[in-house]
Amino acid sequence: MNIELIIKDQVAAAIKALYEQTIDPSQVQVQLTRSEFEGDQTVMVFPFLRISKKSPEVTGAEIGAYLAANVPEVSGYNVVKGFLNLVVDDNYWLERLNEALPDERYGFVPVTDKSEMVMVEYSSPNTNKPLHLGHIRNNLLGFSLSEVMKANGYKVVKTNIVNDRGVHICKSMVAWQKFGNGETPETHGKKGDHLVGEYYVKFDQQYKSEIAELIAAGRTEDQAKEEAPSIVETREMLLKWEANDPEVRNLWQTMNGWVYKGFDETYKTLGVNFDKIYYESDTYLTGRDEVLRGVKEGIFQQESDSSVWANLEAEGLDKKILLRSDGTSVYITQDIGTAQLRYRDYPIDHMIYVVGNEQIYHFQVLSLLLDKLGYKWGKDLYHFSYGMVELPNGRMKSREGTVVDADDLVAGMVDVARTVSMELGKLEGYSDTEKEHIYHIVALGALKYFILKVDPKKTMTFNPEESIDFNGNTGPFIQYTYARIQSILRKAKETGIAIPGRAETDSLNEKERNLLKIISLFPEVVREAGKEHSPAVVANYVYDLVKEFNSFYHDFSILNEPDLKVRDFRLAVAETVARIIKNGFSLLGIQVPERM
RNA sequence: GGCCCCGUAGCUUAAUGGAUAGAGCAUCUGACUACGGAUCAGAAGGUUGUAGGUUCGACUCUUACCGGGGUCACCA
Repeated sequence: MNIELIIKDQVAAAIKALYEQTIDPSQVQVQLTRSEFEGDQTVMVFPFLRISKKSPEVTGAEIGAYLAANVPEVSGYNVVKGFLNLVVDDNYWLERLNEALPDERYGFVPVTDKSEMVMVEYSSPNTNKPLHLGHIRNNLLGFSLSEVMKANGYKVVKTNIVNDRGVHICKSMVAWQKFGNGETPETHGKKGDHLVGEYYVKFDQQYKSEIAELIAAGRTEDQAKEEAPSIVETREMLLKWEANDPEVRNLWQTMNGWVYKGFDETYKTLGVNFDKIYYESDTYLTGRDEVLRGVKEGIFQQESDSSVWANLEAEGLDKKILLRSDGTSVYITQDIGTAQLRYRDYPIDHMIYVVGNEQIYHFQVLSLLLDKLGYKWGKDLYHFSYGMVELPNGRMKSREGTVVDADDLVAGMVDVARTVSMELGKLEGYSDTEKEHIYHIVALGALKYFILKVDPKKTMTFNPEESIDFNGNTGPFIQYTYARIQSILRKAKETGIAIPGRAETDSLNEKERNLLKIISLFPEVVREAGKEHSPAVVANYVYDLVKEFNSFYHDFSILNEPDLKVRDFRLAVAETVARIIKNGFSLLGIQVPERM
């Protein structure tokens, strides 16, 4: 049993015995003792002063004496002001280590048939341009959150809704028709998503110059934006698309195909994946049907121009359009359709949308609309909203060319990993493919850790220079510690030293104690990450563990330790630390290298 | 303007209402024939945006203000 819970229960028992009052153990406040005081767990005595009617010091001493006498795990205590510091017996920490040692899945709750199912939607790209830094945060958070939920015993379905239809893709199509000369990814050796993105940019340039011309010819800006030939052409194409025009559909499929191939590559590089992909082109009609059903049932209102609206003023929000006057769908319509299809496909208990915080309002509305349409799960859909990624000089702007492309970024990080690694020359004797594999693991470790260690809610600054720093609180620093432990374990095996199945020791030095304390926290950290929906909790914990281990490693020898019992104990600790690094990093979607 | 989010060391950031606000980078000082130095030990750096309130105790809760961002489309 967890020491915190033991203490809470026993403090409640102490208060019952000493002051004849019953309190709920959950009201007892326990925290880790600060390192400058003696002890492991600290109980706040202030809340009990009303019960004891004595000073903080006396109350703390009385409770402390009771615990020391009655609780085997508590071997001593001291009181500083209103803080009761408890010394936890070494055997307790040793037992926690021995639970972790043989358990490959230490810290994880197993998934069973009875587990609840959670669907996580993330990524959700548009098919008119390649993925950039902002998408990277989305993908990494979505994947990591999925792993965290799995580790908390949920069945997880990772899903992606691809926004594959609409004006944006038509713009790229128009530009390609006009300027493309039949260019394909194959003919020019380009990644499909990048190629389509180039035509999206070309469209924008063309459109802008047309607007400028029209304004020069005497039109107002609004008129020019409406009448520019490119945009007229785009609208026509969208209509043809909706009317299933074979030629347009064909081009659409071809160009989207290019993009998907490019995306698949990027996803593979990032190490993210999906169990089920939905396409907006398949779901928007379902959404429209649902909205029309809502009209029939009087939930939504149709105006005289035949546009459909939801009135959410009673809920404190505004009116929201659901279908345009020409009967076509808007953004939120397809989300309704997608939700319906998903719940038809899977027995979902919880739905999590990983979408940027600029869409908080959108998901409030979606939740209400689904609820009004009679879906019992509408109310408790969870919008995992995360902050934007900014660059040191501000927000990314495609117009100013300050967008950081996902593929370029990863390639750049791999280059740095390669350079650093070659300078250190630790990978001699490895084949080039093996080396490249390790560079890739390290580069992605750096990128992922840099992004995931930050609280998802916060707007984060991405400094490309700092992100490729491999020292300090970084992914590679942690990976390095893992590789070093593996090196020790390898050496142990080579010299015929067996890794013990059970850790034994007569006494713990301070750093060993600290390590065991941190090790015992891991399962709790995983729970908290699940509850808070925050991979950052795991990242910061693993860093703490690694820091403590490195300090220990520097001060004490393991294989060279003359006392064999102590040596074996430390091997067990090292093995467990490596396991936690590996398990913790797996929750972040980060791999650990055996050497680097 | 209404509503929402964020302001912590020069920079990037951490802290279930608890003790002297914890790290990393950068800066400075030490430790290398090293169980892997991509390391470790240490120094310096803070009025937690400002002013009140609640509390034994506030970075945390609350009010007002200041600064930054988002959102209120027949865009997605």
